[in-house]
Amino acid sequence: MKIQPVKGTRDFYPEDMAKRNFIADCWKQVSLRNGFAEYDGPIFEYLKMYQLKSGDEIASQLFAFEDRGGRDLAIRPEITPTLARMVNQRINTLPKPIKWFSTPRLCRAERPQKGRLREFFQWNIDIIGVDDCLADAEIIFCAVDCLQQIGLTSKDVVVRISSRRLLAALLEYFGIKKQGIEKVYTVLDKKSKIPQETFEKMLEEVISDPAKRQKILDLMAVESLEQLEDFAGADENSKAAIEELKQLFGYLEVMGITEFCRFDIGIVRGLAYYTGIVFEVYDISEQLRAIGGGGRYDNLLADFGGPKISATGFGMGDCVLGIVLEEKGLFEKLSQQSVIDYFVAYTDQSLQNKSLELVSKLRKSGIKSDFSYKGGALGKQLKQASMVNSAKCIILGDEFTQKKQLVIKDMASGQQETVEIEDFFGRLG
RNA sequence: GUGGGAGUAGCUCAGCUGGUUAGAGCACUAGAUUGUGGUUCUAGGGGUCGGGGGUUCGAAUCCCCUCUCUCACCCCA
Repeated sequence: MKIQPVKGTRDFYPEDMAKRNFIADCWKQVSLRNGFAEYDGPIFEYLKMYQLKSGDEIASQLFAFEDRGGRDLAIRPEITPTLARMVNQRINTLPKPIKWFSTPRLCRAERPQKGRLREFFQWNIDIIGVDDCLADAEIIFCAVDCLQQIGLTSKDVVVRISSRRLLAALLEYFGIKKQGIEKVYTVLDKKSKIPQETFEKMLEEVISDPAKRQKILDLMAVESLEQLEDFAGADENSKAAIEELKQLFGYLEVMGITEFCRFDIGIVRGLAYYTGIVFEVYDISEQLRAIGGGGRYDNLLADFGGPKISATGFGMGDCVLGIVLEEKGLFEKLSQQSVIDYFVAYTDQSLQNKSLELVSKLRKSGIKSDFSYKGGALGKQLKQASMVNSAKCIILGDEFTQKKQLVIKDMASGQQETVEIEDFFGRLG
């Protein structure tokens, strides 16, 4: 009976694990240097925690199950509810602002496609307790910091930024009814993916008034913050939202990352809990789904039974990012990296114990080293050393038997030197 | 949930107007090579041709069903 891997899951062979760790290490390193502290929660929670703020469609895409005690549970599809739960539990004792990050493994029972699997990793960073859009700027900075650290430039990726608050204010100002606004969001969110003609048709289905429709079409053509002012007129809410965006871009400029950032009124982000600044990271070709996204969600903690405290955050999965890194060849250096520092070869079977002793010493000193079980021809052992990507090879031969000398061969250059064994260990110390 | 594409060796694929024992490259193992690796040469292992049924003297090849993977739509927390 041949067992297949489950749909939408991945096996991480060593070469895949190296890539996964490359990404995970970057996430962690960048988070820490940006002042975020790591947290994690359980991989399953009560089902109702995820149903609370999600529609039926999203609830149907959960891996849900009943435990032996009859509890309805679900494997986590995101970690934000857990974050809200954890923060709420200690809200009175946690020093503000709270800057936390996590890199959870998540599961969603969606149909897999390019850049979307059923099990994946997602980097999350959140700042809780800061109203100022400086926090949003810092989140964006941290996201860009990560992209740069991993090897991507402003020629590869772009952060498209908008504001839910702005969109809500302008739509209301245009006279769009509150109850119809969600439907409009859904249409606007698709704009960049579909032809203009299709977009106009879809808009027609949600807004019957041609004048209002035209206003929205004009608004969606806006490419800079300056152009927005004309739309806002004297509306205070809209003007305030524009001011906030201007302030945000001011911060981004001071932080030195404007080359990565672009205002884009078309960024809406699903029907999620976003209330203010929203943004998404895209591969410049725009052939892929978003690499990551985030924004401000000021009601989340309150929705999960806590106080009304503002929050802003960002999430990035490993699937799309992995595709981008593969396309740009940024994983290539991983296969060239040495896994082993010293491979110890021996020219005579009688020296096997010596090589074992030497390897043990090296390992105790924290040096990655290995040797051949089989021994045999030196050529075989050198071949083995190459196969395991060893940086250097120590050869135990007549030099050792007669003069206690080690031959050290650099595998990249092929050059070798002969050193006294004491000098070798002295050099390591 | 809806629609397209594809399943032949570990991987990429050829073979498909039915016809001996199903092939190539890469990868793997061994040898050439018991003191010098990545190259080269030689040999070897590895397949219920996704599965089931049908047509036929004969099916990887034709027909039906089914499973799996993949891409897109829906959705995207």
